[in-house]
Amino acid sequence: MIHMNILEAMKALSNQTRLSILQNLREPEKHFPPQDEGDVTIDGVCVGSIQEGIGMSQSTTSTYLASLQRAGLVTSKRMGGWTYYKRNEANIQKLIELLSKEL
Amino acid sequence: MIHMNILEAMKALSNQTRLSILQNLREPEKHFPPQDEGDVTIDGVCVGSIQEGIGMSQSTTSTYLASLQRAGLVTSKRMGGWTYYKRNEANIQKLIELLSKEL
DNA sequence: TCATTATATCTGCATATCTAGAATTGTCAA
DNA sequence: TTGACAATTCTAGATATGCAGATATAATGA
Repeated sequence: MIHMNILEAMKALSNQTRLSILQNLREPEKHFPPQDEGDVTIDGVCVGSIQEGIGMSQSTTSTYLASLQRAGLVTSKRMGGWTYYKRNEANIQKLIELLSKEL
Repeated sequence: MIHMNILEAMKALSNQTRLSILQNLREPEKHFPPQDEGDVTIDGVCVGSIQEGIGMSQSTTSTYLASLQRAGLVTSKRMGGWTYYKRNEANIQKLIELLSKEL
């Protein structure tokens, strides 16, 4: 597991849209349509579905997901032509613990 | 207690200097000199001492403290000519709980 | 190979944040 | 009331972030 960095995580979460993406991915079946391949909870949600969910441009959506990934909050998996993003629960838990101890 | 807002808190903490201020206030006697009046842990630390601790201008320090206060992370108390800032532990705890449930 | 679709990256403009210095306000003591 | 500090607010220029459109890259299937 990557060593979580509080500041980087706070920066990634200091934007309403990025915060919502992470929160919506908590219950993906509730916020995103079924994916053509794979399970929305196990494999993740593709960029296009997330884009529809947040109502922003494709480039912005992709940039935001990359930002969340750099902060260690989500992981991505390429399957065919699609990239599926899901929460990195272990790191999110680690972040909460870090904040409990060091904030 | 004010209802904590995750986004506002994340914005306040998305800056290294503001994050450090909050962290240094965890053990104020370790990071700041004794105050002329009052106890550093009970009453808080004055703006001038915090300014020295972070090495930024007086105006920037004051602005950052105001930002942390708006986010509910610190409280201030005026005593004579000085304003003493300390952590709002109840709200910080509330924030951690909010993040555990909603992040 | 070529066309098509999904995603990522590049470019640029609008807006926000960072930060200091100057000016202002508040408090105390002479 | 005036002078001396402490703190806040105002102003402004430098830097970063917010976003979209254009372009590039990847994968698929005809």
